Formats: sequence, structure tokens, C-alpha cells
Amino acid sequence: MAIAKLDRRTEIRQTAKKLFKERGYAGTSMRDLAKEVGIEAASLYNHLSSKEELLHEMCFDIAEQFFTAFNTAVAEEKGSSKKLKAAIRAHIGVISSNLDASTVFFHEWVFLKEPELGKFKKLRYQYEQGFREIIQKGIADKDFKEVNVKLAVFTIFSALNATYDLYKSSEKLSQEEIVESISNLLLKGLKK
Amino acid sequence: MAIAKLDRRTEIRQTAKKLFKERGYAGTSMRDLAKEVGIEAASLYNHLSSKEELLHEMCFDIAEQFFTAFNTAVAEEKGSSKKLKAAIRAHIGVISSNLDASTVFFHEWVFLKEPELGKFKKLRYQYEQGFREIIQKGIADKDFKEVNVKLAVFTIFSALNATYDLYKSSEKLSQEEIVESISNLLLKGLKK
DNA sequence: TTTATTTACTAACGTTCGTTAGGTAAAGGT
DNA sequence: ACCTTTACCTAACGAACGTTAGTAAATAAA
Repeated sequence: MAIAKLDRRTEIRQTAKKLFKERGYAGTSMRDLAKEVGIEAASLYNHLSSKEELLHEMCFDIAEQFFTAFNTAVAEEKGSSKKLKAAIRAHIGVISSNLDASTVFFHEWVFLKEPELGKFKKLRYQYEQGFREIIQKGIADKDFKEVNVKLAVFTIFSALNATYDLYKSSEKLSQEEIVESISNLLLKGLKK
Repeated sequence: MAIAKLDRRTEIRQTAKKLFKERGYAGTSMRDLAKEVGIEAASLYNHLSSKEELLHEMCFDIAEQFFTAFNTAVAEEKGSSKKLKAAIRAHIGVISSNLDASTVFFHEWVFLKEPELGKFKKLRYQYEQGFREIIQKGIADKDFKEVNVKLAVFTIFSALNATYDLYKSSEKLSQEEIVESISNLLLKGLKK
């Protein structure tokens, strides 16, 4: 065969990301998914083993991408401000190159069942921990103000994790504009 | 009758907020709701006319609260920084006194059907416009940096709208701590 | 005390859910 | 040429969905 057309397996998964994003996991039926792909619902099961598997794959795939991007980004920079900005860029980068899946990652992980749910939460905590450590180091080095670290990281993630929303607006913002704007605001603030 | 116990109508709506928050609108069935209230699913319909009505009420009730709180808050302050901080406080205040419903407001409005969906989006745009105008005024008065207004407001809302998450963490943060911390970060930034 | 309203029940409606069983036709490997 | 595998189909499973109908008991109004 060699060089097949983009196969059904992949097509189904891409379509599932799109639908889970648009209608939510619980709001998307396997029949919806099948119709969008152009086959019967039962035929989906030649390419997957359950609806839940789709969600599971999406969430953990994105989780892994976040880790990888973070690790390479911060390794390349010295200094807390630069590390933080690099981490922000990496995080936004993963979102912008996985617009559907990352939306699912942020909103639909609640439908994971144990034990995956627990595993997922743990991964997320670990990932956030990376950001907390950058900020702690920054405070220790007197680069950053003595803020409440947890709250600061919370605020940063809130801002970053909503950026998928920016890409559907009509404004054509480049990724670097978004990165610059958000990290400037978070690092230097609004006040003159 | 006089002074009835907290009536069923109210009880059902409070329980619905809790369940819609925990399991999502699509992920909550009327039988789930009935069981939690302690009656049969069919009996719910003595107190409401449809599942959708519940969602509709929650979303528009919170929308109204946001408007009211915003208007009184900014009317009491002069100067862009103070107005913005007051608006932030008001916004967080509405969230913190409606923890269930505001979560539904942020995540489940997508399940509204037309024409309510359109009406909802319009209200939200108008509300955000209030924040944009504060920032525009602040820039014009040289109080604020010349930031991309839309992106700044986007970032602010992202941070504010996630605060409902803070109240379920074990840390006992007071509302004023949260307001101070977030508005300081957004106004003055992380950098020293 | 009779009457009307409210609140709950059981039973069931038609629909949709995720998924399985079993079959068919084409493609690929040997 | 044969056999296996892949990819689809139709049909159907039992369960769950939102909601309606009809009724009985309790409560309030007259």
C-alpha cells in the first residue's frame, strides 16, 4: 500500500476532537461522530474500542505534549523571567497547534473515570509544579515580588488556558503577539 | 401557610446548579436531579417546565448579577485603576456568592438554544465592553500602558472567571486576599 | 365542610444512548 | 488460487433519556 490516504483511524480521532470541543464529551454521541465521518456508528468500533478511549487518548496526549514542550523550553533559558516567558510560549504553542484537543483537555477531563482520572490530576499537578518552582526561584533571587505563589500560578494558568478562545476570534493575532502581550501583562502589569 | 420551609422549587434549582456544575448540563439527567432531591423524575415537572429552563434561569440570573454589581462598583470609584479594581472585586464577589451557578454560567451556556444563546452572547459582550472602556480610558489618561485592550480584557477575564476554582481548594483564602492578589498581579505585574 | 390546588406517585411514551453480533465484499499476502 | 484481514453494513441489545398522562393524598381556600 505505502502512502495511504490519511487513514480512518486518524480521521475519526480528529473528528472526535472537533465534536468533543464543540458539543462536549457528554453532548456528543457516537452516532454524531459516525455521521460526521460518513459511516455508520457501529463501524466506528473497527477503529476504536470505546468512546471513553477517545477522551482518554486526547487528554493524555496533550498532557505529554505540555511536559515535553515545557522541559525543552526552560532548559534553553537562564533567569526566572526568561524561563517563565519561555514556559508561557511553550504552553501557548501546544495549545495553538492542538486547538481542538487542548479545549477538550481543559474542559472534558472531568468525564475521565478512575483510575485515569486520578492519574490525570496527578500529571496536571506535576506540570503546574514546574511553574511554581520557576516563580519560587524568581522570588528567592529577588527577581520577582513576594507574591502568593499558588495564586500567581493559578492566575497565569487561567490566562494561558483560555487562549484557545483567541484563535477563533476574527482578529488575526499571531502567536508571538499573544505570547508577548500576555507575558508582558503578567510580568509588568497594566499600570504605567 | 406563611413562612414555608425552603420550598421545593428553590431546592430543585439549587440542586440543579450543584449537579450541572459537577457533571455538566449534558451529563446530568433529570433522574439524577430527582434522586438527589429525593423525589421521582416525573414529579420535578410540577416545579419546572423543562430541563432547558433550569439552565436558562441560571445563566441569565448570573448575567444580571454581574451587570448590577459592576454598575454599582464603578460608580463609586474615580480613576481607572480604582474603577478596574472595584470591577474586579465586584466580579469576584458575584462568583464567590454563586459558586455553583457561576460555574454553570461559564461552562454550560453553550447548551443554550436560540434565541437565548444569541441573547446570552450579546449580554456577555456588553458586560466585557464595560471593562474595555475602563482600560481605554486608563490608556487615554496615561494611567495604563498602551496595551492591546482586547487582549488585556481577555486576560483579566480569564483570570477572574477561573476563581470559582479557588474556593474548593483546601487553602482558606479570603475573598479580599484573592481580589488583592489578582488585581495586584494584573496591575503591577510579577517583576520587581 | 366542601372545593380547589398543590405535590407527589406509578406507568409509560417515543427517542436516543453505547455497544455487540453477524454478515459481505474487497484487498493483501503467500 | 486460497486464505486472512480490513472496513464497512444492517439489525438489534438493554439501558437511559426527557417528558406526558392519569391519579391519589395532602393542604389551603371558600
